[in-house]
Amino acid sequence: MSAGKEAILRDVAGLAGVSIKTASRVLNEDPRVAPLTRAKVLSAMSQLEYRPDPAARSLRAGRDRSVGVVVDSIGDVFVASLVSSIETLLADAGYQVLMASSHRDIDRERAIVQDFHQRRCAGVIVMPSSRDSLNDMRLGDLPVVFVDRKGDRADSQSVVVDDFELARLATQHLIDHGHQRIGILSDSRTVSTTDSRHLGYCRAMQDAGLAIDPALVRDDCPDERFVLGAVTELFALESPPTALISTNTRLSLGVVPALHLVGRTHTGFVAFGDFPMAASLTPAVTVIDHSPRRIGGIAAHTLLKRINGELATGVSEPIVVSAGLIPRGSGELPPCADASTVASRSGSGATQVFWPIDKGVEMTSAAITAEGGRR
Amino acid sequence: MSAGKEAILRDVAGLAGVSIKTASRVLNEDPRVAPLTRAKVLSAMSQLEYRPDPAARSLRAGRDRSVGVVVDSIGDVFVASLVSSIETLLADAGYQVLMASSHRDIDRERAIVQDFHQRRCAGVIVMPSSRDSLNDMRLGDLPVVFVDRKGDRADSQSVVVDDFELARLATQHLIDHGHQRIGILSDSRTVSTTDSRHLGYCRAMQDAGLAIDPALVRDDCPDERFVLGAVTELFALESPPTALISTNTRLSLGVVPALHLVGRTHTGFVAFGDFPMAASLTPAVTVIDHSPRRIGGIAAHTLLKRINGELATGVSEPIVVSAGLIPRGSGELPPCADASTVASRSGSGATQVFWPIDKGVEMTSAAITAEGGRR
DNA sequence: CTGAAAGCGCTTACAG
DNA sequence: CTGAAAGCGCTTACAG
Repeated sequence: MSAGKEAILRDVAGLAGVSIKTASRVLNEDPRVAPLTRAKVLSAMSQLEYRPDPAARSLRAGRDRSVGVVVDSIGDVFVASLVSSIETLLADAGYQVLMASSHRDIDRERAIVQDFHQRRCAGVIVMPSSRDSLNDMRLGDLPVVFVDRKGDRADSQSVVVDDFELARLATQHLIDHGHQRIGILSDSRTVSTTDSRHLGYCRAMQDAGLAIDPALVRDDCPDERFVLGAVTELFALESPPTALISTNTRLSLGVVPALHLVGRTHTGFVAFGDFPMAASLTPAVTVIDHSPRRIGGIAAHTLLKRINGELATGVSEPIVVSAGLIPRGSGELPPCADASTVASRSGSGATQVFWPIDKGVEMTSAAITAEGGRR
Repeated sequence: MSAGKEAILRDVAGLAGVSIKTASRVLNEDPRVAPLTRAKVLSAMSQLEYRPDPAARSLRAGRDRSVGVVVDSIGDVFVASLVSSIETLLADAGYQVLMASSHRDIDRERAIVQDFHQRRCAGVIVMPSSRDSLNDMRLGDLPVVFVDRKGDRADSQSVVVDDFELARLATQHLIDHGHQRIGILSDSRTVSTTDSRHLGYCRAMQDAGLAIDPALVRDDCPDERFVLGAVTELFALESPPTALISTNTRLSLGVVPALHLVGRTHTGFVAFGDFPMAASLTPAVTVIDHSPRRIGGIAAHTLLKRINGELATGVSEPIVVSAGLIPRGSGELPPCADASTVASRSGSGATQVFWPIDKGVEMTSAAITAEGGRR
């Protein structure tokens, strides 16, 4: 019995001298078991190195101690950090994590979620490719938490940052430092998050009485490979931008090399999303700290509460995670239209001021509300 | 039947007018089914939107279409990229990915692998915390592929880079540029990969007739938070290093800010592992391109072959993935003991030469053998 | 080429 | 507090 094969519950029950059902009760921490009986069963379990079979439990019980996570791409630094904090919390709670990348393909996203449902995941955390991507799917009572982007699905919960407000803040920051011609680089505005960031940008410009030049609005950069072309074109304009905003980390990772390549490191720049080395570049990069660890942690926490039925189902407002701007240098550069001043402006790394991440200007949650200032 | 509930195989069989077993045969692509019968079953399946139950299949068949992946931490940029390529390949092959971080805790690592085995994963890919971490585990015939670090487990396969040779290359590169006092920063040498890199460093130093100063060898940096202290101490030495090597990406992400902070950006530096922005820093960072995407892809490919029985089991030499040095600036700086020359040395970002990743000096696989030059 | 039976290892009602 | 029966949805031998 204990020789080569894995022990099953029947073996445990046999050794403990109880019925299989009683052994099952101990396994499931059912309180209606006599202390002595429980002790005998537990002893048998450890003696046989018994491990329950997840497939059998899941088949019979109709639920599995696993959670499915769907993201754009796990290779993205922002996403990796997000998933890391989700995994830490869920693992601590005893859940196994199933991970899949949708590559922002809605059919793939839906197929993945369907599979997670089929696998009886206790819940799913989804970075949706669009806010209605899962709306019409029949998933029973599967708890769904959307992360980083809002999802509309009934009975779901979204955990986001205030994209509108943060984009407004980033734009305002550049305006405060004297910029008037501010370019923005993003992926498609069909992504709700991206659209909100554009709206925040527009609001700040309008509030400052600045015209929005369509030539400076580039929402045609699906990923970093498109950035160099866009940046080059921007600086080829008769009246080029003196500052740029990038609306996600991937694009930021394209903007920095592009500015270096075209010799425009004196351009004002605020990046959405912090990234490794941002503080060590020349100039150091001012970012909106989008805190993936915090967003992921809150999403995991929220899902666990849903799974445990501790959260009222029904309509729920998005949870808005606080975030803020970390000034590091690039966002505080004054306007400078003349590229000839490059060498003198971009100082050596050694003299650059270093801003630890923790010193970021934190916005309080109170300062940003769910739909803050959007209407 | 098709109203609210999910269809099961019995429903499909009923609608098609065949036995449940025949429906099962169609599902499993058993060729011994008459074409007409198969067509009827397939039609019923799509009509009912039938989806097989993974738990039931797994329970009865004894295997699941999933693969477990265990890594140090999914939040690490190197790891994220590695996992991303693994996931892409496995998803294309129809496998679901279970992902867990061991945080280099051997007990956690073993518990995770045990759970994957219990879940009947078709195979596991493991970044082992030590080469013998899984040696004594009874995992039946579970295919195991180790990635990035060698594992000793019988019947397993390791996919690695030639750490010894690459570290020798990095050190030699600095020596070629005139450095004699070369510091090395790493995590613990109990990690086999780390130890091999130290050995490669020593070999290059010895081959060049240079003394190895124990004060310049810092294997006490578990992660990036320890780097600033170590770097500060190194430069406080009476005879400080003129160049540094960091043995992994996490540490590199600490070294760059540290060098900037202490005003030593003129220090020669070669980083193990490429990272975002390496090319845009001042100076741009010379790296050993450790290609996580390629390593992950080969690991996934190898595992799939094992799963499909296309690979002879038994003793197998590690697969050594080619990698090379990408010169970008920091590794080509001449020795410079005097910090006062900093400002003139570290040029502006605008004049920095930019080396696209693809232009890296690729070493051919032939040039690096499994245990290349180690004996 | 097709089917009736048994069972994978558990948990769910239902009794006592 | 404990147990005997049934069954979750499939696939595995075993027949025909």
